[in-house]
Amino acid sequence: MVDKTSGVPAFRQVAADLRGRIVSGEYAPGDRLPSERELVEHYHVSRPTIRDAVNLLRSEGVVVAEHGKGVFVRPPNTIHRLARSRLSRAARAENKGAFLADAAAKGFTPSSSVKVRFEAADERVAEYLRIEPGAEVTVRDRVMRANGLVVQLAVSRLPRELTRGTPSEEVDTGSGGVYARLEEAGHVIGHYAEHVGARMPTPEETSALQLGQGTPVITVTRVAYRDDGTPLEMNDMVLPADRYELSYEWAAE
Amino acid sequence: MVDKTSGVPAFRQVAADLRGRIVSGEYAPGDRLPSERELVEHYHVSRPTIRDAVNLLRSEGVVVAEHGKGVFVRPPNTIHRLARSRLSRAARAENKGAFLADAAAKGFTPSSSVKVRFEAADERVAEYLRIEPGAEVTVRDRVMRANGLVVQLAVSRLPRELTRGTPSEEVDTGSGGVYARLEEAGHVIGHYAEHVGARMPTPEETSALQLGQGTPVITVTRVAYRDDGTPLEMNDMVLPADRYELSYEWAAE
DNA sequence: GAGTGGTCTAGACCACAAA
DNA sequence: TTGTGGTCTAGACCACTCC
Repeated sequence: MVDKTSGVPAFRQVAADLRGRIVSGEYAPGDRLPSERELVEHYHVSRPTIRDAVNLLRSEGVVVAEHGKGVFVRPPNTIHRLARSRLSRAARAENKGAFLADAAAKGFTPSSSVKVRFEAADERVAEYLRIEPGAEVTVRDRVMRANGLVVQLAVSRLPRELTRGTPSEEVDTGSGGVYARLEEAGHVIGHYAEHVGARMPTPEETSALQLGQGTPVITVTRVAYRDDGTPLEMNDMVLPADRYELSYEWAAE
Repeated sequence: MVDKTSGVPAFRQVAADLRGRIVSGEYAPGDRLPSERELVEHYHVSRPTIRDAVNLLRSEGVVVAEHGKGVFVRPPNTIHRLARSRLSRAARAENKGAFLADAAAKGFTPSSSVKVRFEAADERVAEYLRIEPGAEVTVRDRVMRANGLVVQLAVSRLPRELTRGTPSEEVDTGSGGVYARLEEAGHVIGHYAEHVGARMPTPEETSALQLGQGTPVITVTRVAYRDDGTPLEMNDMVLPADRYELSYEWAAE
């Protein structure tokens, strides 16, 4: 089953064979693969070599291992589609922040916990918010859950001047969230920008988001600007890539 | 150096220690880590355990291994920022497609190779283009390079009826690309949509894009719609996540 | 208790890079 | 030639799951 003369490492040959059986449907999503000991028998290689092969498939996100149970073909995830319309004033008027509005539309039971703190702006924050490095910013650290599962992390930062003495410094900002409070204070939001990237999660993110091996995170930095172009808020979001898709639309020209 | 009573696996403790030394700056970007044999000495664990630790850091994209040379702290990459303005008619008028316009603005020497073929629409394609599954589509398969390096893969699909007998079925579509040809044929583009996700690369993508271990890819499916709402083209793009950031902007409301 | 994956050892030999 | 990472073996014991 493994060609030792081909120059291709044995564990890669085993991984390629298993991958082929998965894409061909021989092992369907949710199916259990043969146990590592059975694969040792089948391919006539040692167990560490089998484990190298399985680990490769895990790092590709093709399979997931469950201790004491087996290795399973990763089932496709429910994809949350986030469209930019989630930021409309209409949604805010219905007493929902961006996340709650999205979840409610999908039949999820959303919840979120917030911590508020104050810190000095580092270089990156200063650049996005166009303030001096070291200036005080209000930081709202949020963990968002759907049906109890953590699905999103978000860190929102605003210049402290904009929030002092307002509900934006409280855990509960009230109906419509921070954006609604900003507009009440006369800071009318003119436009948004989102900067989207992806990377592998840190160990903290892996445990917080309960990510399987081989799952990247999507990073979104959203900046809200006042109608005169002044940055009001920046929001660093981290989303599990296997559960989210972002959609953007715009008119030609 | 490793606490065997803590319950935390040795290779994770080693990885955490090395990761800490990297974020603290003790090992700076580009620096070589001690060799695996040296780490064996230092941590008093076996070489496979050291390799497990290093492999964890590789899968996190923190370090890259170079055969025969050593393991190095991954240096930060040049980030290409793609803004939606890359699709403006103004750019097309200057004889540039989306990719070439972007690269030229950055001082890169861009090149791209294209293969054209025709195939039957699968379910996903049919849904995006709102055509019957099995209907014939023109497929333009592109590999884009900057300074010789592959930086982007793109597969563009259009209903065959829109391209029959036009330069869109040729390798060279002429000035302004496929979008310009569509508009000349009376298909004025009304709006665009982009659907953004991320995942781990397939082995083929890893070699084509020369991705290091622990580098995800960003996937973008762009759909161009005619002013009456009919889908004209869909474009599946695959970008190395360590070299790209996407930006979107829109007015509030 | 039996079966599963998770961790770890102490070697061996190979392929690649640089002096 | 020496040192590097890459592959592979043949075990061992542990932790978790399920019967």
